[in-house]
Amino acid sequence: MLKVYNTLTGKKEEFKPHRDGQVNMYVCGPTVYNYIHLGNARPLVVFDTVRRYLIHKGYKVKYVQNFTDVDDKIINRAKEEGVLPLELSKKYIEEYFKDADALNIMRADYHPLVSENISDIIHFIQLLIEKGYAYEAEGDVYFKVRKFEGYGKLSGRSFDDMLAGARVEVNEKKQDPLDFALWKKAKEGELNWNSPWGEGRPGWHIECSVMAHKYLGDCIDIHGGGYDLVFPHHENEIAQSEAALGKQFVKYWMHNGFITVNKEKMSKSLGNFFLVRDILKKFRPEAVRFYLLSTHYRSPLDFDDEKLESFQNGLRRLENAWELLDERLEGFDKSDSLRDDKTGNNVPELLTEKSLSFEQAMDDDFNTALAIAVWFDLVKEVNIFLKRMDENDQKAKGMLLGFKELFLMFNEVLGIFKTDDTGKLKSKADEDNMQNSNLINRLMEIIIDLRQKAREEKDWDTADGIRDRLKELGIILEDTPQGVRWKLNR
RNA sequence: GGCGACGUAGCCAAGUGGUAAGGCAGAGGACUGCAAAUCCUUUAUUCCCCGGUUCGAAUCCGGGCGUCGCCUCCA
Repeated sequence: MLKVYNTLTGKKEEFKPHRDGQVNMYVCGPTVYNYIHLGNARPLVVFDTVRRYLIHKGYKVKYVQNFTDVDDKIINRAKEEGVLPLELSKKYIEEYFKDADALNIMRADYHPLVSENISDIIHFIQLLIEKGYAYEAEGDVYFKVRKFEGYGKLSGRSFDDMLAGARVEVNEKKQDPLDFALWKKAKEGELNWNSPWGEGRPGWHIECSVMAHKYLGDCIDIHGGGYDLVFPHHENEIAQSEAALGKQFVKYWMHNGFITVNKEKMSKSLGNFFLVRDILKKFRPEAVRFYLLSTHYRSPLDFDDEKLESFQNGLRRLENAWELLDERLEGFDKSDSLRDDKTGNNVPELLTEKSLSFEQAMDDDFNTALAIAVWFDLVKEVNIFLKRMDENDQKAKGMLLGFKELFLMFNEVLGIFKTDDTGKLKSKADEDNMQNSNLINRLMEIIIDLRQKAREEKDWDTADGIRDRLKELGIILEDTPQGVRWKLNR
């Protein structure tokens, strides 16, 4: 049974979507005025993994992630660069996909833009005005917070609490300092659209309410985002949506914890952020994703190079086992049955057990840290099995296939490694250049042949020299009982 | 000031009443011509501190210390 921690109730709850077998998910996407940083990447990876697991559980998942392409920061940045705001956001949306693809994030079913949904937003605001939840004031439109009874239920605060913060914006036009903008009157020459209240643009919170309803209907099962969006963003979304439609907006609210640097929140205002693309210059994307999933999604995650490095090392252990499995399965006819082997292990039982443990971990509010531990347990079993198995035992090979299928299942959910159609790991070289890698393969055959001759003659200086020099080039040679293996040091 | 989270080995981290998972790093051994990979063994008598509840607590309660977050754009 899948349990999900719901910010709204502060508890883990049994997950039951509105409709059997179908899940509607909405995740707040980035404001596109810059490349994404690691803090932006965490919710992407976390909710992508949530989505993958729900699919694994057999749900049909409809997934929507917006881009905020109309916003003060975009307007200011565009002005600085001398481009149009929507040109700027278009560029960063393209760049966003490069980073997201590297991290193996599945595309959403819809990636709506604010700029393409203005008329729906205007209609929604009109509805709120008609219902008495919003009012126009000199070209702006505000939401009447005190009119909405449940205000504060997500973030757990009262009106007094909010005022006690005393950092509410001073604005003469508002009837109440807590009211927030649904529509902002455009400044001279600024990006704007026509509306019943004159030229202007939408406030930040309204876009998510409108687009969530537009693309997912009234039954939104999961709404996700960073913990810092709980208040005011998500609180305001609830107010707008429930005031307008008179029914529960979202069933499960999920929020990921922050990435920190030296234990402080990574944020643009503190200037302690690291762009995903800069991190990827030093580390493999698989390692970044692995690292982001190594801690439970609601806990803070502290970042520095040494930590990421240690995860990259750990990644190799998973990868080695995967490659060893592929190597031993080379040319194996998959039609052979999965039965007992000669090693005395009851492998099918082991596979069932690991598969169950993995699902139990993920069922418990997506405990990826535990799920990864199960994967490592499995790696150990694979290595032991590989060591003991008889090379000619076809049944044992069938067993390897069982291990491999579990690897593929774990990976499908966690999304760490990229694979080709046959389930083999996609190597960096393959991705970069297929033809070159073919040439390298043939050159390596020659080099290995020559080195083997030297080894036969016990010319260790030559043999080791070749190995050392290849290592300098980033190629690892291993002399194994099954022959010489080589791979790129990634 | 209000609200909330967290504190488990050198590092990362799971575990919310039954006697401390997993990974990285380190040590010893096996295998190897030497390595690499892998396997075996090993690394917290103890979970920030002090009290309490309990047959039993890292886990529950009270107090303290420390760190961080939200209350303002922020994933």
